[in-house]
Amino acid sequence: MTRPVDNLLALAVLSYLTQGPMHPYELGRTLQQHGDARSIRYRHASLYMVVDRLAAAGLIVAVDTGREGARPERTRYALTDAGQAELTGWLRELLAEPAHEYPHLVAALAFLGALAPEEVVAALDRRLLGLATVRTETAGIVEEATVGGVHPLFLVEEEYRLAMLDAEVRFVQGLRSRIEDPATGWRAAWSRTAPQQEESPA
Amino acid sequence: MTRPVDNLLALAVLSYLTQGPMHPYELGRTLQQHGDARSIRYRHASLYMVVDRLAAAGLIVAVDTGREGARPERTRYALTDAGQAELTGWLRELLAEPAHEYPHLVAALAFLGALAPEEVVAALDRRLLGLATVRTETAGIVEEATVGGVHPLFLVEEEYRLAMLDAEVRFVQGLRSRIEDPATGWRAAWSRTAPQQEESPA
DNA sequence: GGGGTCATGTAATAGGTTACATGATTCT
DNA sequence: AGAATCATGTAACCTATTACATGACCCC
Repeated sequence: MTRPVDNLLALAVLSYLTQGPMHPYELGRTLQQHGDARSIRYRHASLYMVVDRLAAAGLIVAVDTGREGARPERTRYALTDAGQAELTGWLRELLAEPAHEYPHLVAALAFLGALAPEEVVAALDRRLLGLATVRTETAGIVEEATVGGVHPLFLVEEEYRLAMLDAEVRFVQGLRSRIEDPATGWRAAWSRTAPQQEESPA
Repeated sequence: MTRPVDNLLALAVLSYLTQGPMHPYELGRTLQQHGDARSIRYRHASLYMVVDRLAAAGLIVAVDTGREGARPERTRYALTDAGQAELTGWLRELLAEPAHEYPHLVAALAFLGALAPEEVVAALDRRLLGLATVRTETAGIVEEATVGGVHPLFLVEEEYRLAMLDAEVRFVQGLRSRIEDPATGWRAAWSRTAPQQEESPA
């Protein structure tokens, strides 16, 4: 990916600017209120960095330095044609090409053997509780927005999250039972791995 | 997470060192050969950085500077008790606590409206092809290892990936048909969003 | 009208990646 | 023996995050 600015915050900026010029702070507020900070890692200072880089790359331009009331100057930025093209091209790529990613859980699963099986089962049980909580919260967000008249088009990310959460729950349950079932020989495999040190649970 | 070294590469290092002291290059090779680079982002230089930080934090210690043959000196590191505790505690946390993550697809879904519906459908179709390819590759890795006598305990990460891939495929198919089905009113919602510019497909 | 909080931006630092460097091994 | 490649490490650079700074607004 040879994008001039590869931070996904830039995608949000480009997208918002299709609606007209904005200044950075406004972009940040929109991101929060719109709930997009759930989809894109947002740090206040990163936004200014990203905006600067987008401007340097010619994807956005400063249009005016509107001074409203006694507020300090705020530079407003507008989308350029190149910026518009970048936005649609980038979106198409993100949708069309599956990316290899590195979720935390995958790393943990790769090194399961360093924990005793009982510990793994206990941890997975805790995870199932946590997953249930997250699922409830996410479903609540969708529900509330839907009641408020938001069209599902603007909730697809949350629907995706729900689908992934459900799949993860099923996987974890399956893993849990495979570990506990003596017929699968998991315990035996475990005993052939490193000698287990026992630590007091966190 | 207030871990002294929060890069997941460190988890791999700690895990490998439970088997005995190693020098950095050996750690890197193990990571590659063992296939763990599929689970943890691995960059040659990052390994040295991580090893230094682990040593500074007292989680590992340099044990000797074995000079073998004419090779340059290689510092070997061993796990300390603190390192062992860090490993198990970290693993338990990773397993037990679902992390909020930011996959690329979620960001794209959040801004679907900036693309015309036909473009989205076309991109999703391409993704389905790509997902099928990745699935085949992953299943192949699992199959080959299993035939080679590897116990499923050491393939859990890949099984997890497969589960997530399948769930994503189902989600994408569902999304695709919801967009195309005129009864869902998605087209109408789309027309109320930004004016669509058309760009030549990437 | 002064203390607290929000709005808005900048600077300092830390984390990680690319690119470079150097000696050993192998191949012909 | 010279070229190419592998082994191993370092350094320079870039990105992103945390921490700091400054003015406006709000509330008794």
